[in-house]
Amino acid sequence: MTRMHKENNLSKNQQIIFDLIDKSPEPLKAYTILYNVQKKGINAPPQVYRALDKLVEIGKIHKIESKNAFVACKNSDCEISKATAFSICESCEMVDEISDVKLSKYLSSFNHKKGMKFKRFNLEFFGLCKKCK
Amino acid sequence: MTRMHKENNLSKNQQIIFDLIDKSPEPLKAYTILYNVQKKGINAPPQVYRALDKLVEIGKIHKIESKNAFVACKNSDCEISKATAFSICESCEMVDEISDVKLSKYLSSFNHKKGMKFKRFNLEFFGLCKKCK
DNA sequence: TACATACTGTTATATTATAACAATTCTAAC
DNA sequence: GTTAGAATTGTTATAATATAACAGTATGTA
Repeated sequence: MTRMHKENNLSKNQQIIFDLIDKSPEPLKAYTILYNVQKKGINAPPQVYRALDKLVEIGKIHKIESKNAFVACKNSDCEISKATAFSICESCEMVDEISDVKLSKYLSSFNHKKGMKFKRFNLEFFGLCKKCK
Repeated sequence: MTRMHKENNLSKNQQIIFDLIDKSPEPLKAYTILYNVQKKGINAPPQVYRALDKLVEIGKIHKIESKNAFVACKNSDCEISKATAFSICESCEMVDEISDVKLSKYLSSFNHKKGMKFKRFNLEFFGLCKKCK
């Protein structure tokens, strides 16, 4: 009768995968995650993708769309997971979550001329980080 | 001695694929494109991806990262392909390129605290379009 | 206890994208 | 016009990313 590991409200697989992403200094791809958790009994892609989907849904992690990779949320477990912004170094691949209240407010209140009301946005900036330029 | 079709500076395959994307009311995926151009002699994925890469590079099309799909640029063949913004309907999947000078200027002049100078950004807004809400 | 919901494990397969190599066409310079 | 380099093409194979489908287990609430 194994117990689910529900510290933080996460299930066992979710916790294992979140911990891995949270410790990583860089975004992790799904199959990199898979290779790294096989020793913990997570054997197949659907197990990884299901945990990732859930973690994204509850704002513990974000997907970097341009890289198909995942990072842990750095904004107090992301109340603002509906308003994400990242800076991405094109040389070393480093990704940093941007938490800038003015930027976030500016974009959250942006309304499209064509009558669309936005619920969510994702912004990705690209350039060279301090080290690489 | 077939000639390349160089109206607009595009090669034959690039022109065929651009025309298809440009006529489409919605973003097209690479393999949808492939199926639609097989009758024109483009048979294999690399042919499609190479043309797509080039068209993205020269700003004739943009990739919608969250959908792995491509749309034609609507901003005068995109002088601003380094500063893209889209509105995406989560219901009907419609994608619209946003050309808002103020938004573009605001984001282009945004500088990250951590000393990174940005060259390019991509912004994706999600919500419900006028029809779907 | 018993039911609904969420999570897990598993196999197979779908979808998206690139590597590698040989051949052709284009462009610009001579 | 020849020639050389760059860009484009055609082709086969395969890598990388993601989901369908189904059976079983755990959890939480009535």
